[in-house]
Amino acid sequence: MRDGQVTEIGAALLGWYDAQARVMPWRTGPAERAAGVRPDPYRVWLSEVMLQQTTVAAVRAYFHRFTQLWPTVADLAAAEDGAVMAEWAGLGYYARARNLLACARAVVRDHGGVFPASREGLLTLPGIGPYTAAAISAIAHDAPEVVLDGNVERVAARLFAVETPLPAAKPELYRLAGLLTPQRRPGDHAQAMMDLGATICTPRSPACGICPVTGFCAARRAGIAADLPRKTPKAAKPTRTGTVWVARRPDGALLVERRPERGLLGGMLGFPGDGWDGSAGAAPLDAGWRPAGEVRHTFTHFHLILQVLVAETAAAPRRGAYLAMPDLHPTDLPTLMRKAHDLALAALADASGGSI
DNA sequence: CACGCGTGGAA
DNA sequence: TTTCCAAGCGT
Repeated sequence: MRDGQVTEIGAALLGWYDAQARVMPWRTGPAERAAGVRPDPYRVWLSEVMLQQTTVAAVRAYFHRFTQLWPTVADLAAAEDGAVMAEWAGLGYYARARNLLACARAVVRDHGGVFPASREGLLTLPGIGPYTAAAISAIAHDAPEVVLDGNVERVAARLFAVETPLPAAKPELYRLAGLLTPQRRPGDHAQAMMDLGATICTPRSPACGICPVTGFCAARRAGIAADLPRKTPKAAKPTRTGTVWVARRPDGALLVERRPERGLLGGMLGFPGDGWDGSAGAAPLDAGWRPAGEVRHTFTHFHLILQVLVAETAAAPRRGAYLAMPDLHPTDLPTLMRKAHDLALAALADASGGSI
């Protein structure tokens, strides 16, 4: 590839980016940028963490809610753990929420409430890795960092027809993404690369016909754009089985327990269970348990079939604690537990002869 | 470096 | 129904 070609690609990309309508609330528009306005690092950070392995569509409502509840990093740092975990419920990868709080508190405690501007400084914070550190520095401060996420990996693999499978190809893709990174408007360049990957240079059936850099794309020329990037095959998911117990007290309170900080659904509320998450457990109390049905759920690395047992009881529990509204909302639960909750309450309603 | 870690939408 | 996948990080 000629030297000048890199410049041409960059220009075509920025031209395309400037013509796009921006609907995401954490972005600045062309007018703001022209006025020299940079986006709020807190909002950039929050959006980037939420967007880790998560779609824009899923993030939008959560971002709005978080910024409404906690407008600044100091507000978030002062929040209670349980409140933040409850707001994150349903978004997945709950270690992100725990690290989010730890990061906010570190920014307040160690950095005077101001996010470090440099990639290196950001990298020291919990939940901020190579991608997020580079992205925040580039987007919030227009630093010429190499921003390499899944989108950029795909765009670079295709532009340069890299046939080495991921993740082995990552160092080479980082080098190529670095070649493309300009000194002028590097932040917009990074966002342009990611947006191109998200909207045009998509994993399946890329829209090469409307791509602003299609003329420079080696994979397109070779007719293999849709086949890149190649990936090493993943292991098949096993299926696990297990049980959860949902006890309801006469006053309507449900028996729940806070899960351990580490591991699956770490730090989230859940129903006492056995045999599905690697830990063994006995029924939380003795009662006339009866089956409510089964819940099916798929995690990153296994399928789960969960038997849900219910009981109406006033007995004191051996594990967990009773919680009632307003301290327990079904939406505070991770999705697996919300499914179990819905099934259990339907079964309890049937048994009590109630009709909707 | 390989693995553990959620969820919902698309094909 | 099943598989793949989305703006990764921590260990």
